[in-house]
Amino acid sequence: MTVELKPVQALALWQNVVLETVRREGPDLSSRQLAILLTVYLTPPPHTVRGLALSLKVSKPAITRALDTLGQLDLLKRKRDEADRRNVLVQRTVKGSIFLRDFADLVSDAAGRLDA
Amino acid sequence: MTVELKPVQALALWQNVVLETVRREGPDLSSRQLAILLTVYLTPPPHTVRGLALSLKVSKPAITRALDTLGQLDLLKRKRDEADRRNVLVQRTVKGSIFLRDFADLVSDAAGRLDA
DNA sequence: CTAGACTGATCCGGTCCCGAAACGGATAAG
DNA sequence: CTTATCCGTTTCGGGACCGGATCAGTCTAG
Repeated sequence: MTVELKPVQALALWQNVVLETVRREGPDLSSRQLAILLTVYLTPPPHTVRGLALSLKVSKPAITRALDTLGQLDLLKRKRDEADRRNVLVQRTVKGSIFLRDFADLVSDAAGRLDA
Repeated sequence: MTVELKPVQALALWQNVVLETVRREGPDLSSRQLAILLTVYLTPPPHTVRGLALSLKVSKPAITRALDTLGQLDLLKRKRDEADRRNVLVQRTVKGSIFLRDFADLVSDAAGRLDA
């Protein structure tokens, strides 16, 4: 079963969700930060700085900084790869899981209210 | 007919779209800028700085600056309200319409490819 | 053991955005 | 006319982020 979403509905959905996240208090993530967060949680590990930089087509410092802020928010954490200590593995956190679950519900609900 | 979108599908959809916009070249809009753009195009006019600030729950200077950059990108334009010259009316542009149409297609296509 | 390759982090100069406060122009009230 | 109010913009100091270059630490090939 495939999901049918017409362009005009897509815009309305996006508006509802973006408007809600802008109005909400708390950390508002940049597109890059959100892209990293979603990639780490939806794509099979391992996730490294270099890999993420390549995947998002942005520079390594950009990834490092995004991991700093996402780590500070406790949405993600870093861990040295003991097998190859040059690598840093990006891992999930409980808080990050909750954040994304809530966000998923927000989008899902907005989709349900689409044409009333 | 209502749109059914389960939370896990919502996340996948968001990842596809955000990842694509991050990878793409060109202007990457902040959430606020996108929220303004969508509001102006999807909500009946008139749209004023004060009204947008109230709607998004952000300060007026934030709206002014966002309009500066969106105007520079030609996605939106300002117009003095001749009836009350204190007001600034925010209006659509051709380029903005095209931008949102393309974006809507991007989301719509991503939704169609959800569970293949 | 050493030279080179590779990883993520840091430094650097610069750009963009933030909200509070102050500002000038336009309108409304006295 | 004068004062008060409303509107959007600008100013201000400060914070976040940008990519290129560089760095220290780690691994690997000769």
